[in-house]
Amino acid sequence: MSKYKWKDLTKLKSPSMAYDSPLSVLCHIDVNCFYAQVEAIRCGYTKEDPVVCVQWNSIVAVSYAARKYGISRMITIQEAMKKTDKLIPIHTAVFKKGEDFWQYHDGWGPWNPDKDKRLPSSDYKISLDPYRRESRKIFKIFTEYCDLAEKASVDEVFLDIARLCLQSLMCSEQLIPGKENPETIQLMQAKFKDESYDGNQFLPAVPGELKELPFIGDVYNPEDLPLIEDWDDVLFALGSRIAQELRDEIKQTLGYTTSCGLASTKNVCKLASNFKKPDAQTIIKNSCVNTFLDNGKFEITTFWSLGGILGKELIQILKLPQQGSNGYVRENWPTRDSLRKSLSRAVRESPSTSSTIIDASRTNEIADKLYDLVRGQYRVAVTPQTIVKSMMSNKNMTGQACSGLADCFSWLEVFAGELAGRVHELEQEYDKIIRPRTIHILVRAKSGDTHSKSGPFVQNGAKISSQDLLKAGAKLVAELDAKFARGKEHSFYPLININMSISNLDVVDCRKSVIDMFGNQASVQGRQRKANVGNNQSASLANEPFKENWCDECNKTFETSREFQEHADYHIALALSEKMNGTNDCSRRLTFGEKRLLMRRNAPEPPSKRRSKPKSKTAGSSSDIFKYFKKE
DNA sequence: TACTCACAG
DNA sequence: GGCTGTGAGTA
Repeated sequence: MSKYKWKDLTKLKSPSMAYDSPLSVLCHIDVNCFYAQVEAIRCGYTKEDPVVCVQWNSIVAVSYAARKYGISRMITIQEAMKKTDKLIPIHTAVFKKGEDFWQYHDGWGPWNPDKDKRLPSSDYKISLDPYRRESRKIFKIFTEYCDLAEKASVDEVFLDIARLCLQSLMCSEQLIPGKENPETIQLMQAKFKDESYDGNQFLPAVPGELKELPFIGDVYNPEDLPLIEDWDDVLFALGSRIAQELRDEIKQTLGYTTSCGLASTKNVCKLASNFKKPDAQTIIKNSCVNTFLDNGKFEITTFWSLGGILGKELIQILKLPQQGSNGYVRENWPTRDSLRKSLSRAVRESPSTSSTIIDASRTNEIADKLYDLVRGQYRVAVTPQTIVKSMMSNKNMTGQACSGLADCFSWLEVFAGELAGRVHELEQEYDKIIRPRTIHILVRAKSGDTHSKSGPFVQNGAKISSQDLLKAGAKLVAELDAKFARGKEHSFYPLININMSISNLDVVDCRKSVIDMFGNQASVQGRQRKANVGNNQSASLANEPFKENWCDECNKTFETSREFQEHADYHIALALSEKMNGTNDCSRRLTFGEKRLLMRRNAPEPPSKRRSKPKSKTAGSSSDIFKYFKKE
């Protein structure tokens, strides 16, 4: 007889409950050296080519071919190139300061003999968009195959493949090719189909024929236990085939090699996928999980979420050994309650100098988690992908890359372009409208002090635009500048960091009504405006509409955009001359109207066009204007 | 809203 | 070890 019950098996039918069954089958898939693979594939290299992905002077991802030369992350590109002249360094895509699109500059990087082609970090910002894009393609394949996929990071996914395994087991007429299913299986399949089982009944023993089922990949089995004893093993064997098929599909359609771990819990899956790389899969059967966790490579700090100071503190406070902590915890605290008591007492009695982060009110929760983790039994649900909750675009700087308000604006332009582009891509992916409600600007001053300012974000149209973000960001930056830079320039500029983020992302179904999208208040405003204007079909009524060729400063509309441009030039020239001639207070900043004019004259191309390399630069783009500021 | 901390690849 | 990010907590 099996040690599992019918309800353990049927629980697998439900995506929301399967993870909690003792028969659960999860897997974790990790794209090997992801950034390096993206660049290698993009540039047409094979896995034999020693490609590394470079960011400034650092190596952020190393292909396996390059690892053979002893190249790893942590070392600089200069050091790596000394190790082999075969190295193929590829820099990430970048935004240029003052531009709102990213592009690749293949061949450019710190190694380029031409000093103009070295991508100084003072003038550029890293773009991770290409990796997010590839990540979405990969994730799409997972979701097509599997009814429950959780995106764990840009290059990692958790899958609950229980339904796929269950379907193999309970719907297949030939579990072993060419052989009729044993009678036990036929009976089980009939019961399962009719739902004529009693959930509390134990399952039958696994019939001998099924113990021949092959595993695809590496079963962790140092003690040479029988591969298939109970139904969990059968499901893992079937799962290993499914995982291989999935990974083959990724390889064939997109070209990426992956590593995969199969196990009953997310934590063990993650350790397993990391166990053998690249292009491998490791299966941790339930009967081998303790041996796996004790194999000498893992400690409690290896578990996800325990990698930081919480893990260290647990070791200290529970007096765990530096090595073999998993087995130690298992053996010394054989019951949940004993570990709860020990941890709670240890926290209570610990001197106030140590243990700063274990909250006394959470000791039971943490103890239970640890108890389960060291047994490979910490069951956490696989949650379907949730939309991001915030997005940030960030730039760290050394030197003079941001030494005034004008520089801030140039970086804001980058941030606004990046964030608007990312929102658009997300909208396309989900076929939803995404409306950020809050915008946040944070700067780290020369002194090291951080200052931030945030506020509500309202956009002009139904879709977010980089101008809206730029406008809102510029306002916040100007306020920070006014508050912290004026009269204190010595501690403020040059900034060592500046970033823009958006949050409170409202997600709206595209098919929903204007009321759903903009709220009742806005909808009332919209109707009012509609009534005034007449037959206005636009849905972008929530806020002040974007008035074509309208000058805020003069409260005046111009006939043509050309006339408007000339008028805008007049304002900017005025502001510049005041600034450069010193006729005005040197610290005079552009008025908000002037800034707005500046922004408007740079209406970007549609996002689809902006991704490609622009052939010629529009005369009078903001970077051209801002270069005058730098001379002051 | 402003700011800090923890954690991860 | 620097860079890029996400999320939670606090006042």
